[in-house]
Amino acid sequence: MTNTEKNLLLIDGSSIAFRAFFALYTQIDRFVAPSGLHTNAIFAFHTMLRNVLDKVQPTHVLVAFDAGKTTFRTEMFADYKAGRAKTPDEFREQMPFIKEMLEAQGITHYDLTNFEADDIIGTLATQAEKAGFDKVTVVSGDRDLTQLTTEKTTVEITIKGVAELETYTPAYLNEKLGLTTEQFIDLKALMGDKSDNIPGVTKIGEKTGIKLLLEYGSLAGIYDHVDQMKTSKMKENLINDREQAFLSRELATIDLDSPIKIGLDETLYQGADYDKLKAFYKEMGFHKFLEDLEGVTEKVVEVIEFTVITDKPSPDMFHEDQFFYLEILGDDYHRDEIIGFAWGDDKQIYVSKDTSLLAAISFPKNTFDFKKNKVLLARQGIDYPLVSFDTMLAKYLYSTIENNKISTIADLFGYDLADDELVYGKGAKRAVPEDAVLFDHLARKIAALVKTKTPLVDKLRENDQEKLLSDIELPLANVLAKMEITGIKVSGGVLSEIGLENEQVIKALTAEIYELAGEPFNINSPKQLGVILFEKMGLPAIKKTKTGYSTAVDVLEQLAAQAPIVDKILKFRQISKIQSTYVTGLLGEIMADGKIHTRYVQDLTQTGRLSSVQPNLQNIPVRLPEGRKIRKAFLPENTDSVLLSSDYSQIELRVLAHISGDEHLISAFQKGADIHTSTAMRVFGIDKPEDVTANDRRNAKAVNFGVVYGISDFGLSNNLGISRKAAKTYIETYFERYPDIKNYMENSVRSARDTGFVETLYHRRRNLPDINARNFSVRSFAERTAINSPIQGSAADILKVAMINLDKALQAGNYQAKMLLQVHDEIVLDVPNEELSAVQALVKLTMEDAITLAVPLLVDENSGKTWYEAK
DNA sequence: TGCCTCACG
DNA sequence: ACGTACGTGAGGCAA
Repeated sequence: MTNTEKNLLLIDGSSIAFRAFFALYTQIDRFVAPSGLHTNAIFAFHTMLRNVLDKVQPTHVLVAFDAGKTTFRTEMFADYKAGRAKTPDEFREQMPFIKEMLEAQGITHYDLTNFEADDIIGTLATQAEKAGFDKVTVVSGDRDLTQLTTEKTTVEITIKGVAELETYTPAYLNEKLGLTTEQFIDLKALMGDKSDNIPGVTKIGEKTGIKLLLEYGSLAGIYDHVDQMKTSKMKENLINDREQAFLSRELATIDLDSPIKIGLDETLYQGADYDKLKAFYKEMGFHKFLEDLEGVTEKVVEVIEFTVITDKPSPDMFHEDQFFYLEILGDDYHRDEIIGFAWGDDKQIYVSKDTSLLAAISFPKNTFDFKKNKVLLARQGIDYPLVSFDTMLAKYLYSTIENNKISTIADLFGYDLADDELVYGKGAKRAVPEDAVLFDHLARKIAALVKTKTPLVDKLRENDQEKLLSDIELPLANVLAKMEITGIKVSGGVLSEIGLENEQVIKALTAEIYELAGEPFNINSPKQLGVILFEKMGLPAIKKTKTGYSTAVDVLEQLAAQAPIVDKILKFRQISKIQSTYVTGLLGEIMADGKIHTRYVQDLTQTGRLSSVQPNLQNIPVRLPEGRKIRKAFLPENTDSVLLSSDYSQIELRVLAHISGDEHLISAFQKGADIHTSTAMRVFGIDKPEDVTANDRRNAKAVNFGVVYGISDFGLSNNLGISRKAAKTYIETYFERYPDIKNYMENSVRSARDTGFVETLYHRRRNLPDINARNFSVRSFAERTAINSPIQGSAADILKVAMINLDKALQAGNYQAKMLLQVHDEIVLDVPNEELSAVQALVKLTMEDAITLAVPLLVDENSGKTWYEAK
């Protein structure tokens, strides 16, 4: 029979964490994780934990935490723990990570509403003794817990930080104070406790308290005899504070029978989860621990066995739980060729570079970057049906801070994988390596994907993001793949025509500018332009950049009245921009099929929006007529179809109305009011909409934008060209009239401070490591982000849901109409003429019903023979 | 490669 | 006092 001794270790997590924080407080700036999080308390807590685990060798462990500010003790005595200094932000931000560390260590932690960690510990210690445990060890930074010492229960109290412990047994307590554990509680009742704000009896401290207890046995004994005591100030105090003394006793007594919902068997210590622990150490920047750990655990990604397939693979080589991955050298999967592929699990990995074998693949359900793989396979004429897991998307949902390369993800979870740059080279030197190197790298990628899936899935589950992956990002990837493959027809002829006109204009403007400047120079060079305007011509330099004079639009616009050259330069800039980015740029992206196939980057933005690259089709000009003409080149596939553009009206403000619950904003949207006019009326105290001037509305619109962005007086004043003081007044009035918007903003920031992140309606997260930064501007930025991200992100989520639903609805209705583009709050479709009225209704309905909010969603639609006409 | 500028939501 | 509006991509310049 093996040793069956049961040995329980109970740790007072809240008190130890607090001690740990101050133990390394002087070195706080040395303990910073890569994310910016302070780690001094985490580090010291970890050290203490390792020491104690080593010393006690427990079979069961539990770390108890205080649940919150109010407990049953505050019900008894409102001032319990009152007057305590607010815990520093640098400390609070570490608490969730201490818990994460415990989870990685395989240690249960627990808290209970209305009770303190002491009570959980006392209750479990009592239960353990009754259940026949051989030994219980309690660790705390609070000497009050010594009242739990019994023959079987030892209490360890930290001294000097958290490195050394003082061991309390009944014998030691007796030796040290001459008291029993019962008497120790009475002592506290007499003395009180400054840190917990327990009053005790006036003027009685440790010495007098002990003397009295030794003489009368107990608190009750003292009061039984108080009348017989000879007259003294102390006697008077005892009598006066009698009630207070007994209340103090109750407050100081640990509850040994608190209603915990955790059993002793749940405290069983199973040892650390090395994968989690490695990922945790990495996240915290605990390099030394990481090295120690890697000494004892294998680096699985290092040792790879794989089979190179040269013949048609057989069906028994596939099953759903494997990962599949296709490799290209760059990012451009619309043009680059497949250089190899691999699939497998933790037992067997297959690799090949023979693309003719792809037709025989039966696809596993896991991959990395489904959209890319789907597009690459579509180019081979192969359909890749939707998978159930995509590591790239999962990682993006878990954290947007790092990039989502396989090597980065491997690294994040403690595995080592060579970066693509290292294997394939970069820039001009990038090339397909020799087979052995390529196959090895591909096999390692599969191994890394297999290894990191479980911890990633765990993270998503912890963060309540499983549905966000399975119901939004994954199906969206499928929809986006189809849109990218479809592409949009762009007329090179129309672009070239615009280009020729632009060249004439640019030529004429260039001549006029040289004439006015008195010399030729490169107008596109801000540096040369600065010299001409601010040195040669002596115009006032309003703004500076890091490298010299600013020549940005807002600066030039202020100078326009002073020199005719300025307007010419502005016009030159405008047309040059159109020419280089939109005429030349887009012409270079039209592929052999006469279409542009953009790539939607699904794993990049901090808020959950998509981005569009190569080319960017989300910033095609629309505001100014000269640029807007570019849209005449964007065409439907056939002459008998049109482009339909459907966009949400004010989706971000509607989301804000919903999230904040502000009754005024909600009712304005419910009434279908013009929202900026309505804001103007409320903020400027105007009774009738017709009395709102264009200027009032413009100002109100700027305020509404500001609110969504995380308003500041400076930003608003800049935007509106008014004084900071005036902007401040606007904001103050706005907050008075929309109090729930103010509450939303404050709550967002507060919650970000407590948890380190904010989230959207669909649990998309943005971590904000800078929210407690000491640097004002760094912290302010994080605060504005805390306000903006849930709004922008929820709006992005909603359009994603709409796109997924629309894709389904179009299929179900057997329509030929196809989604082509997404521009943040807009979807562009190619619709055959005969389907137009039905599809137009379907798109509107689908978008407006994507989610039910406290306000209606409204979609505006336009169609035409070009994108220009569909606006 | 970093900076400036400017296109979009 | 601090020094900002939120989120992107691309072209041209200057090192």
